Amino acid sequence: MAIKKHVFVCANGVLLAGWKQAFPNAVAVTPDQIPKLKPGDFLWLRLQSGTSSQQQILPVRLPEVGLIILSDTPNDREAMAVFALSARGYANSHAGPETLKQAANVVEQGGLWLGESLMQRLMLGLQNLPLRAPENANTPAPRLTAREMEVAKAIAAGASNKEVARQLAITERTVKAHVSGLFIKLGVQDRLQLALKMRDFL
Amino acid sequence: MAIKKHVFVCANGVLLAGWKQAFPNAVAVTPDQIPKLKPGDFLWLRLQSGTSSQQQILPVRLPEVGLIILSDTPNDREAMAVFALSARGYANSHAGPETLKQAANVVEQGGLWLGESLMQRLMLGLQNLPLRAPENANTPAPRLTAREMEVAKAIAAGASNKEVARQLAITERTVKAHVSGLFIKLGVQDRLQLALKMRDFL
DNA sequence: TCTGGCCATGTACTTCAGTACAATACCCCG
DNA sequence: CGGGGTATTGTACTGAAGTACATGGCCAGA
Repeated sequence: MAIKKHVFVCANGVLLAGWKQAFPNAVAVTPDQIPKLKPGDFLWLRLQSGTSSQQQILPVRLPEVGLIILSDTPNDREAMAVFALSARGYANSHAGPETLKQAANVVEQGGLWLGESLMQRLMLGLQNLPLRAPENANTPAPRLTAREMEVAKAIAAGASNKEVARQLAITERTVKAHVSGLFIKLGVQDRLQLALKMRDFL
Repeated sequence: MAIKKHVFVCANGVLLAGWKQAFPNAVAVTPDQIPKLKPGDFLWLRLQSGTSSQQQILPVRLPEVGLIILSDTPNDREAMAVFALSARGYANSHAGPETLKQAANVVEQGGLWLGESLMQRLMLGLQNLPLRAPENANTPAPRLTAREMEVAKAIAAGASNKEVARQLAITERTVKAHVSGLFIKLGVQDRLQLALKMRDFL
């Protein structure tokens, strides 16, 4: 197995001692110098106190790169946010080398590394997650056509065939055709299960 | 490091081939035979198709035991539920030995192992912000009777009248009666909207 | 005891969902 | 140009969902 590259991104581009201890070959860069990464590499992104605006992060979109967020001031809300942004791990910027290595291991093997606090919460059985679809992103597992997606969304919102028909300005019969197609593609038996599935996976 | 014990719990107490391949020293037991586990051991709990009733699981509360849920029919909602119940991992009952070992590794090192689908979703950057801020929320479920609640839950799970009837050992007619009552109490027009409403807060 | 709520069930009915078996039309691609 | 995929719609049918109108039992509180 090739040595994994560990790139730490922070405002000043300076490697913390703990990082170097954990990964002797680690490099630190500023946000504008992020090098090209290969699958299997790690990108550690440090969120510093001042640096808020989670929006402008989102540096890479390489699915095969392990993105781990380090926060100077970890908190649950930030954690949720970073995981929503495709991070695979979340930890304290000043976590010890052992913790960092552990986190890297977990991520490397396909796991998620949650920070202390979140893990705590999980263990306490808190958290429930109502999930909402992001207006855009139509990336359903089974490829639905644009029209099918419209119908599916309407049904997931609780619409009847008649309502969908009016909404899309087509006949009820056509709605039924699309609905039948959706059942097959999504492997469900009725519109209720369709709706539940769409809520789960959309 | 001592050898970890792997205990698989399923209805019939029989070890699947893949499980044994992954962990040659694994043992399988029925839910009433769960042995005492030591910190570092693993408890794999198989959720089978028929076995719904998430209530009666929750076998151990040892924080140091890695609880991984295996599902015959994995889905995101179930995944969420098991993580809320302190599970550390969630995978398909028939996942390959490599996957199982990977999951165990991840959990052992303090990570979380999400199923394929959830991981997929995460990678797609779906968000789920509402961290349950206000305790009550808005509609505290217009007092449903115990029976109505049972029916409502079943329908929220996608069951048909016939299925609910069988499940509660009553006639389909009675189910319809409860369903009609639910429609009025919850102000919805059909079972689909009922299900969606239940999902939003329950 | 009487009243009211909950639970259960029956018959009869209407409406909606979903399927079977079609046809027509558009568009893109080899 | 012909074939495959998508969109649209039709008729006819089956079965599930839901409503209307009623009955009877059980139980707690006035």
